[in-house]
Amino acid sequence: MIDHKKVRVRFAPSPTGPLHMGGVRTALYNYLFAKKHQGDFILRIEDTDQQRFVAGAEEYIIASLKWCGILPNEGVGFAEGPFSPYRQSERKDLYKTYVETLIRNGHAYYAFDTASSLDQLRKEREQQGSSFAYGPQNRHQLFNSLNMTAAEVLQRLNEGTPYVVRIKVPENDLIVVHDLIRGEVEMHTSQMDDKVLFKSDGMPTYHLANVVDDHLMEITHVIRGEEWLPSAPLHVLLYKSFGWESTMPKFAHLPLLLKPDGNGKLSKRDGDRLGFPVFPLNWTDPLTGEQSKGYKEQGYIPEAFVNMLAHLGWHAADDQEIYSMEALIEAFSLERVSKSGAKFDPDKTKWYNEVYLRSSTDQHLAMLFLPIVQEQLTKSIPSRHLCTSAGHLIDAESLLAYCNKAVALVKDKAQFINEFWDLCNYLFVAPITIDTTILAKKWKPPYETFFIKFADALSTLTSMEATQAEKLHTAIANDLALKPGEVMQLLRIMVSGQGSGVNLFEMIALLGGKESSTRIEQNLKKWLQTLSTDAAASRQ
RNA sequence: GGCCCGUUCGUCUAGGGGUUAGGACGUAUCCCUUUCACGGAUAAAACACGAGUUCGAUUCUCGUACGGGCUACCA
Repeated sequence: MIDHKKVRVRFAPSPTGPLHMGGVRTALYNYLFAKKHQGDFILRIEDTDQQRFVAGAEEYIIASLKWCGILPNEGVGFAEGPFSPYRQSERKDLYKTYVETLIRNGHAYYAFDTASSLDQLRKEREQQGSSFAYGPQNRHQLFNSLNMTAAEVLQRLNEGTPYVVRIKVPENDLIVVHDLIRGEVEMHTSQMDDKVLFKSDGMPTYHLANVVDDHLMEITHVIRGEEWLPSAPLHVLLYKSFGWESTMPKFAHLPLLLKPDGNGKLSKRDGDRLGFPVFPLNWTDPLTGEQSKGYKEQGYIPEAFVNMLAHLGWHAADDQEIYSMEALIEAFSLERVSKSGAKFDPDKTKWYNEVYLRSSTDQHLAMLFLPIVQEQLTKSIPSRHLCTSAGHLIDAESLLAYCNKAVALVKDKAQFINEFWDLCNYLFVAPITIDTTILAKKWKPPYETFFIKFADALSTLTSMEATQAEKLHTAIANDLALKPGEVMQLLRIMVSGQGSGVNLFEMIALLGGKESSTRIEQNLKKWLQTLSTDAAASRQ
């Protein structure tokens, strides 16, 4: 059977908290599949549980998808398409009419059992070492419309007795779910129970709302997490009961994301414990005030995050690891999604970011680095060379140009933009302390002359290339019968305070002759003072 | 417990009846190098186990073990 229908898929989270990275991956696979087949990708908010609703969660989901570049064609927070509304709480009345149809056709029934009576039954069965399931075996002994006359049912309904609606699972049938990833999954109806479809608060359960909406919104493929596989037969049964079998969507159940160590599903706790984000964006719980870190704020590049996520459970036939969103769309197929759960690897995630960082343009990185620099500069004593003569910080435009050059020097040394400042703050602010441990180890008296001469030569240069600084360095060293290499690390300390860092001569060129020579003179003086006081101390 | 799904290096995975079982992350060593990196090279590292089918099984079948999920008027 060839399907000519336009592909339409959906991501349907419930706003019960921040969107987990596993959820982002589900959204991503839906998005990739839709784009691959020139289809539509829909965001539907499944807010049928009033108890678990969390303020801000919906906005968080939308913002997360936007940051990742996973953009729905229709849905809450995006374009309102022809199937509006996309928030289930706003579709409340709809579900009731559908559930009534089911009751009329004998596929569902009213149940008046109280939650506590069912709890009691569960407890009793548990103590006996078995379990309780509301279904074909016992539904004729329970408090529901199957065991009442129509008049009795009507009376209770009119009296306002709280009720739920349950599906009436057939007693002897085999339900087959055709899963695009797992093949045929069979379940006998004797293993299923009469799940609640409609709650006493007037809201549908996930099962009902999901099937009704997917049908109404003309969804062709349901791509969701593996935790839904056990209830997939129930959903198939619902499609059958509604008479929608011919247009039933195809199913694909994605493998779960697992903890990096140990066993089990990846959870927020693991991130806290092992020190990596589990959420795309920072999140503060509105009730507890508890904070969770996000990939964005930790300095991850969204493309790297998406690339990593795509490979947690999917892989193309080749050995390629780096895929842009366009390349992912091109290469993606549900058939190549793996069946087994994937343990999340924080190290590989960092590596992905490193790769994307290195391939980013200096311009782009400078834009991201600029606000960090501005914040740091206002915190610390302004660096002389980044001030105007009046003592104000240089303007943002010039600072951006400077960042551009700085970024070019550090980007190969970092995995994250957040590390840039620690790695090269001496390019912006003169060092307060210098590494005297290395100086003490390598210092020889003749070096003093070298530094004086070098600083002197630099002070006259307004602008220079790195090669110029290097030639100058070599020439002066040679004049003093020194090997250029032996003073290099010491020179680095005189300029940056540290024994390691960005390319030495590029650094000097960027700082400029005047700033470099000033730093050398001051730090040399500081060092010589340290030497003499140490000498005085040891003489006593 | 019951039901469902799964199992290739430590991790993500490619492969698939006959292969030196491939790649990536991580790890180790070496090269490059003023430092730290980048880069380059090399190495160690896997088919859960037991039967069956077969000339031959990591690949197919069954079982066992192990792992995961579900088992709410949560999604």
